[in-house]
Amino acid sequence: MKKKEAPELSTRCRVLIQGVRDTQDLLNGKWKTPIIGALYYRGKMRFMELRRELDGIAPKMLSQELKDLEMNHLVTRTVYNTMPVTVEYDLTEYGRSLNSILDAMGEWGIKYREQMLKL
Amino acid sequence: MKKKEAPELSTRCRVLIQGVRDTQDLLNGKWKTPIIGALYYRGKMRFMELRRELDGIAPKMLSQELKDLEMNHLVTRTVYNTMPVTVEYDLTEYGRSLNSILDAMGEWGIKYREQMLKL
DNA sequence: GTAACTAGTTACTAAAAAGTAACTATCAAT
DNA sequence: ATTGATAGTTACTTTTTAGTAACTAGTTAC
Repeated sequence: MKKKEAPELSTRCRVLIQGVRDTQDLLNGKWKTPIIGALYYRGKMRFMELRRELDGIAPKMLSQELKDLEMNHLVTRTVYNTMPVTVEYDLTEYGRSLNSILDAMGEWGIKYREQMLKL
Repeated sequence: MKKKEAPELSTRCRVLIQGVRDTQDLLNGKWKTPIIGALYYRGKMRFMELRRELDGIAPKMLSQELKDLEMNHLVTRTVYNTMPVTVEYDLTEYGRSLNSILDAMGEWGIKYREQMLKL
């Protein structure tokens, strides 16, 4: 008996799914999105400002996540030669270009939550 | 000396960031996006079809992730009273409505990867 | 009766992510 | 000299996530 096979996943689809994975990897972890969000909505911030903004984050985590974001070219770190030193973090062009995705995810999540509360 | 304070994050922004977190939570883990992708691009599939499609997934993980997606109303599970039993998984309306987000993430990820290779 | 297919489950292990607490170095003010 | 701020680091523990391997229960084919 012949089976009705589902069509194979096209290369295009595989590439798209890989793109999704890449994007997710950049944003993974508990703190990356809130960090990017804070920088997006409030503009460049210093380490301690971010710490205060992101309620409950340990300095270790903040430092680690910022390094990660910097390595992935989503955030820049600028040291100013003031006394005491000032370190400012800001989004790069890439980081800023995530906004449409984050907006879409945010809107979807809000709608989803509303729907779930209705059930 | 007065400090120039960054403006506070508006409630709207906080809600959006929460929405992003909600959406991320639904999609978190290594396998959720590939599962949704497979169901989106190939249509409803059986357990073993999914296993074969998602290279390397252990039955435990597949079962766990499908349960998770089902609990979150993104996927339906239908048992057909055939011999032997057939179990089909499909996306719900909600699951399908993720496609615009996944597309956006996919496209962004593809562009990002291209740019990174140029550096 | 034994091998194989379906759709899973169970117990255990390994690896990754996150959190805790204490600490460093530099400077400034009291 | 002590307190307090900035911007982190280090060692250690806990928690979460993922993977391995073996197993179950029902059915079919040989």
